[in-house]
Amino acid sequence: MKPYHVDTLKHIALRGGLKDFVSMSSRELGTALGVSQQSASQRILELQDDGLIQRDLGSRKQRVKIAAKGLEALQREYADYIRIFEPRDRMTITGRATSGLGEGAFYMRQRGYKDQFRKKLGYEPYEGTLNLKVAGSELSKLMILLGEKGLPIDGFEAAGRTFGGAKVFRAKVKGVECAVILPIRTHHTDVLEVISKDFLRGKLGIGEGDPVALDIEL
Amino acid sequence: MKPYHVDTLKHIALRGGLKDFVSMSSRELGTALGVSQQSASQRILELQDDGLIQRDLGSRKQRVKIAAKGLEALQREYADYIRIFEPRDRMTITGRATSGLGEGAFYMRQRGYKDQFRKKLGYEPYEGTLNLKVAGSELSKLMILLGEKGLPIDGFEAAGRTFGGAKVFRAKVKGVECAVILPIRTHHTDVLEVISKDFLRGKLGIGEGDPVALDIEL
DNA sequence: ATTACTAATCATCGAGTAG
DNA sequence: TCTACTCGATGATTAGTAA
Repeated sequence: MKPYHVDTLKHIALRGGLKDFVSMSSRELGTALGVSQQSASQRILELQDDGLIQRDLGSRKQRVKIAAKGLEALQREYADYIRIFEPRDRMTITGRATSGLGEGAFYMRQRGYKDQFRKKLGYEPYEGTLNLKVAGSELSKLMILLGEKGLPIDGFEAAGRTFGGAKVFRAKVKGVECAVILPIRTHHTDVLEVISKDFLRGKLGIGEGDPVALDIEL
Repeated sequence: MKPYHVDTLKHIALRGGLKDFVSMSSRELGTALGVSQQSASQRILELQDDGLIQRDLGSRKQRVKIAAKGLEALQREYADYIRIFEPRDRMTITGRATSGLGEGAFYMRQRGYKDQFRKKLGYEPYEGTLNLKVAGSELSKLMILLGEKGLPIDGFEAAGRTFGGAKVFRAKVKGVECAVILPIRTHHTDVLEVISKDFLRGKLGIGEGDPVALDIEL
């Protein structure tokens, strides 16, 4: 992604392009960005090609809307500024419990991970994860998490395949000690994986779709 | 200011460059920004020349710190993202009453302004302004105000000089109707000028240095 | 190991203009 | 009016290298 694309997205967002298609001529955008109509036109084309915006090119004015990928880029940027201007040592993220595909459990069974968890967290987690789907304004907070260091979990090789690195953050759900684990090579995700010594769903009586507030230590 | 300078400032801020000098080699910065050491070096020089950062170039690693002008640029950017992700129709800014130089009163006496105020606000303001000095985290909110449209006040010419355009926002102090006026050609400022039908300082018993909370309508 | 100069490369921009 | 092409000018980046 080109460096100035975030800036372009920002201006579209300021005009309401997050919620809906907004009418925005290349000249308008160019003026707002301090560039020519031609450059603005090209930027819009590039944003579209990169899947950052959707475009509705009518016969008159084009209309643009920020796509999911573009929203994510903006949230990332916003998260950086929150980290700069509102530094905190704890943060609460709320999500809804969602049943994973059992992938979490597979990873948690790997010795390469288990050993590191015992060393960094002081316990070997239950072989299964509580997945929390994060939505709406809570996503900005997730972006903050992505930008933080956390406790590093190294990647390794086993059984002929490679297991990527990750980072964990100590956290609490309803007073119970747990941790969030995030892959380093993070594709766009809106799901938090929570691990704990115990089987959280059972211990806390969390059902599918229940809202869960996670108090995370940064 | 070059477009990529904000991004460079952001990375310095993320490393703590807002509070103190932080050790930051051009290679480190380059890696963080995804550019070469040479480019990072040049960017730092440009930021310094533009007065956006201070630099302490020791014999080994240089140390950088974000200057007032750089902080302002970051706050402006942050304000944009707040407007995008936390839209509000009202906002409270707190400042401390400060005695202006009587400049406010001079401008308020101009017919060109008075007539417009009567038309847009419904009253002719008292010939004098309550100045509020804004500091700390409240400055980010001021930046939000700078980005908003407000009610436009046109510039004009009178007595052989030109009076610049401005924008006003309806507001309330302690329940009393008032308005904030901001020049369009805004130099870096941390002072809000509040106008009202009445002599606010007297009516509300506001003394020099008193904290005043302003509830602004966006 | 630094920072930063110069020169060559490459990306970006906008004027002109077509559709 | 609008979008968006080509292409020459401008500006940014990097490799090489000095200090």
